[in-house]
Amino acid sequence: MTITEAESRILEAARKVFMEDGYVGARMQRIADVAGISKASLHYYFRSKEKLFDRIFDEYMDRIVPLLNTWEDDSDDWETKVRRFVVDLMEVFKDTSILFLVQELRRDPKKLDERLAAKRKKPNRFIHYYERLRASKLVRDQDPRILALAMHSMCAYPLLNAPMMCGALRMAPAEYDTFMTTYAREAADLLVRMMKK
Amino acid sequence: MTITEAESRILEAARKVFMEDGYVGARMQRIADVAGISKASLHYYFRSKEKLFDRIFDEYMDRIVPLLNTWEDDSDDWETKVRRFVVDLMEVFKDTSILFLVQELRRDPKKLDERLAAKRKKPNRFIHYYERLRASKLVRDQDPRILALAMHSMCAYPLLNAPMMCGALRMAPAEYDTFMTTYAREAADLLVRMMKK
DNA sequence: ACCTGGTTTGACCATTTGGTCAAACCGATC
DNA sequence: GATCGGTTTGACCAAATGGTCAAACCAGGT
Repeated sequence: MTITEAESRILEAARKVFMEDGYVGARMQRIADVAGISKASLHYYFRSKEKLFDRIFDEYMDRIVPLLNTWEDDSDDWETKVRRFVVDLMEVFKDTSILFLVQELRRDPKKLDERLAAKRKKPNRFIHYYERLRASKLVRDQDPRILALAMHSMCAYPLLNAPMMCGALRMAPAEYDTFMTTYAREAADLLVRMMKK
Repeated sequence: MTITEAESRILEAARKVFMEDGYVGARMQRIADVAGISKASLHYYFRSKEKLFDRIFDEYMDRIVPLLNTWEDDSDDWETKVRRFVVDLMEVFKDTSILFLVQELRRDPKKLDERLAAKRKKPNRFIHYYERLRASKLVRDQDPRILALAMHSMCAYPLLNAPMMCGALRMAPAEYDTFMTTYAREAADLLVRMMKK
């Protein structure tokens, strides 16, 4: 079934409101207002707040999951892969804060389990990839789990906690925003340097 | 004025509930239940939810702010400072997730501004410290803002988004928890390596 | 025993919020 | 223009929630 114009307006509004206020803080009335329809209409299209939220949540996961497959194929060398991963992931986090996901995960930890059950059975792709590089003596000999944590942290946190870091670095929000582009490149450099022999 | 036994029981309960559910999700009734008193009594001691929350929020800030002064004195060499900062900061985040702070900051951005207004006027201590080291040619020649972001990210994020990273690394929560000790040490190593010439 | 001050609480209130429903609306088909 | 399916909405509801208050409680002092 296709998405009607009304539906897509609702989804756009829901995206905005849920991202801003989180699941608990979001109000159905405000979503309706932003979408320019009545609350009753909102419920006509999406039966409940939970259902509507799940739709947005899934959309978001669908943007992130493919990025985790960066480490599957054998195109490009590992340095290029790392740099692309960092830039792409930060691109997603830039217009859709991961805070949204962290919050929801705390509210209902099962949500992720269900959605990634299949994925969870296989080993972590990055770790597997790094182990292979390590066996071929192409990278530094160290625990890839640490690197994975460092990589994800450096991508997510500066955007997740932008208000605080922005203040800590004594920058104006706009300035911080443009600085993030430089940061993405430099962070990728640092990560590559961590892995290089 | 001293803190009565009832008051400290309330504060303990509030700490727990606010940390678990955030400001919006927390319920006064539940705080009362956890503290083992009636909701009316709760309001007798702390007039409003906001007031009670502010008390907890301030407590938390008071634990973090001193750590930011690590870079002030000239005791110890910079490597030791970095290692201590990482371990200490992660220690705080371990029993008191910073998610709490990030959420609140989004709800009311002014809260931090007021509280750190004095601090914000001076330059960032770490950046200042690194510039000095750089001038003395003791460390690598690079933008300290990038390093500051990397350092904070690597400390905060693995604990902030523990459920997800725990799953990503295919670890059980308990296992992840003990792994954090190793991580803290290794993360500090990586950061030192980033700064070393 | 009686008072007095702080403490505790059940009952209650106003407001907010997710959700429902019957009635109105509207374009297309006959 | 009557009918019909899908759409839209104002009015309404039940539950939850932060907060209030008068009455009860309970030590310590007289």
